[in-house]
Amino acid sequence: MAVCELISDAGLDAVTVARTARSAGMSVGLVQHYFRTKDEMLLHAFTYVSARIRDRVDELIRTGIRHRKPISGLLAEAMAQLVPMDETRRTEFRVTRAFAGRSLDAPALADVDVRTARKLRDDIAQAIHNGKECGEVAPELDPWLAATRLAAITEGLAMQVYRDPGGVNGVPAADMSDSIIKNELATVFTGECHQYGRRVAGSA
Amino acid sequence: MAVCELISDAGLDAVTVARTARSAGMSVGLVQHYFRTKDEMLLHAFTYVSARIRDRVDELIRTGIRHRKPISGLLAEAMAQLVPMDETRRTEFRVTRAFAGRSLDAPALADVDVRTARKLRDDIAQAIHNGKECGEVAPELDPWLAATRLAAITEGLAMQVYRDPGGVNGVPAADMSDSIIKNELATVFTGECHQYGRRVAGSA
DNA sequence: GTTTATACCGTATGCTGGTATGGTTATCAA
DNA sequence: TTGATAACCATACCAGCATACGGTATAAAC
Repeated sequence: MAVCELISDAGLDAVTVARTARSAGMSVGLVQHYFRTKDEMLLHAFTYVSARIRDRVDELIRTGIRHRKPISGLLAEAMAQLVPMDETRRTEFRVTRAFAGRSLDAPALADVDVRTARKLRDDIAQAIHNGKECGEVAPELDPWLAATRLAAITEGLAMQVYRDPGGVNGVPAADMSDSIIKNELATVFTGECHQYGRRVAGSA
Repeated sequence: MAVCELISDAGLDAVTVARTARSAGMSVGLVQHYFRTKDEMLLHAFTYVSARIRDRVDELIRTGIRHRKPISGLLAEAMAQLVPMDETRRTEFRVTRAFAGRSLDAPALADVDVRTARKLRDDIAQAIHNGKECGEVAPELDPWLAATRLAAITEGLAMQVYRDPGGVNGVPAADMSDSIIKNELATVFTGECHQYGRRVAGSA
C-alpha cells in the first residue's frame, strides 16, 4: 500500500487523499471509488499492515515448527520481528505507532490495535502452554502472567530500540535487544523439550 | 494546562487554537499572545506533562529515600507511576501517547520524547549502580542492560494495562502489573541493603 | 501626561483538504 | 444494440483552521 510509505516518511498528518492518490499513481476519484471516506482508507491501511506483520511472524513460526526448533527459540525470533532493528521493521514500526497514536480517539482504529495486541499475547500464552506439555516450561508457571510480561517486554523494547538505534554505552541496540529477549525467555522456558509435533501458537 | 484535558478526551487532532482557547476560557488572540504558533503551544504542553510526571516520580523517590526505603521498593513505586492504573495516570498516558505518535515526524516533539525516556532509563541505571554500592545488586550485573530492560517493561506494561484495564483471565491488570514489576526487579535486586544514605536517582 | 509594555479581544484572510458531482471509457451480459 | 456495472478522472464546493491584523484597556515608568 502506498499509504504506508507516505505515513512512514511523512507522518500520518501528511496523509491526504490527494497526496495518497498521487503517491499511488492514480486520481483522487479512484481512491474515492475504493474508499468511501478517508477514515475508511486509513482503517484499511492499518488492518493491512497489522495483518502483514502477523503473517510474517506466523510464517516464521510455521517453518520453525517444521524444522523442530524449540519453542523458546521460535518465540525469540517472533518477538524480534516486532523490534525495529532493520529498515523494514523500522518502517513498520513507524506506521503502527502512528496509528496507535490516533487510536486513542478513533474507536475503529483502537479496535484493530487491541485486537492485534491481544492476539499476540494470547499466542504467547498458547506457546507457553505448549511448552508445558513438552517439558520446556515448569507446570506451575502462570501462562497469562508470563505472556503479558513477554508481550510487554517486546513492545517496550521496540520503543527503546527505536529511540536509540545505536544502543547504549557502545553496545548496539540490536545486541541488547537480543540478549534481553533471550534472558527474559530463559526465565519462562527453563527445561528441555522432550516431545515434538505440537502447535506453538494458535495461528489460525 | 487546558490543552491536556482537550487532548485526553478528544484527541490531538481535535486540538485547534480556537477550541483550546475556549476550553481555557480565553480568546484566540490571547493564546497567540503567549504562543507565537500552534506548534509552539503543543511543544510546551508536551514538555509540561512530561515534566509533571517526572516531578511526581522524583518527589516519590526523594521522600522514599528520606524514609530509608530499599532501592528496589522505590523503583517499584516509580515504575508503577507510569502505568495507567487510575484515572489520573490514564489521562497522562493518553496525552503522552498522543504526542508520542506525532513525535514520529515532529523533531521538536521527538526530542522531548527521547529526552524523557533517556532520563528515565539513565536514572534506573543510576539506581542499579547505587544498589551495587549498598549490596542490593550483584556487582557483576550490567547496569545498562538491566536498566533498558526495566524501562522497556515499564513502557510495555503501560500499554498492556491501558488496552486491558480489566486484566486477563479475571486477574485485574493492576495486580498483574505489580507482580510483574516486582518479579522483574527481583532479578536485579537480589541482595539486602546494608548501607544507607546514598542518592537513588540523579534527580537533579 | 505621555510613553511603553503587557494583557486581552474579535475578525478577516488565505489556504488546505474532504467530499460531491458529473462526467468518460470499457467490459460484459441480455 | 442496449443496458448495466465498474474502473477511472477532473474539478467544484465548502468548511475548518492557523495566522495576521488592528484594535482596547490597564498600569507602571519617566
